[in-house]
Amino acid sequence: MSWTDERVEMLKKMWNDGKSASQIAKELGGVTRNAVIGKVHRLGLSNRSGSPAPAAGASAAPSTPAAAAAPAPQPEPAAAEPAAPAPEPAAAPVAEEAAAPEPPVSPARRNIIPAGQPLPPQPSANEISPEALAKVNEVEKSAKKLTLMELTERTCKWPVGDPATEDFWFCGLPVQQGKPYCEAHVGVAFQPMSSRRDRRR
DNA sequence: CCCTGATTCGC
DNA sequence: GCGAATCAGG
Repeated sequence: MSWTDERVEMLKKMWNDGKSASQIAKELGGVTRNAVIGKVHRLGLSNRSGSPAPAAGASAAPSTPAAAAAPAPQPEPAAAEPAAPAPEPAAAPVAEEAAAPEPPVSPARRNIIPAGQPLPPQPSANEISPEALAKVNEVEKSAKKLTLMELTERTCKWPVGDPATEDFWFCGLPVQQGKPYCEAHVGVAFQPMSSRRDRRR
């Protein structure tokens, strides 16, 4: 397959849409993610230009310039040194904790997370088939316990625990084809409407 | 191990 | 121009 105008347009669209190279490759078909990345670079749109302005202190670290080609005579006297004061807009909710002897829940965290009304579906209170629940309880013991960042298309995204505490993680077991959850959690996530009918408010 | 994008370089 | 191989990282 070759990069027809049509395909290039799709590529541009999806790339600026935030799709990953592998996703794009999959949807375009006939190309690998390497091909997509290569094309993206050749097109000069490696920088996903658009609206979302990435945070300053993000992952812009070169780290691999290796080449001794110390370039750029610096035509632009301005905006050259990224070494800003780095005021760190909003401190990351998760970071340090080493010096915390025994406080169960950091007070800071309490402020950051405004108590969730919209807590994700918990297997706790509901009318789910007992067997399915048992299954889930079993599975949760062998869960991968992934963080949000570690989730992929193939990891079960079932949340466990309270997001406001340290005791929160995602199942992370292999998902059931197509579904966002593993087999066990699919069982409690997708119930037939029959079993959830009379929940008279 | 799964994934991400970046770069190199023979074709 | 193309993209596999490789790299660097999460």
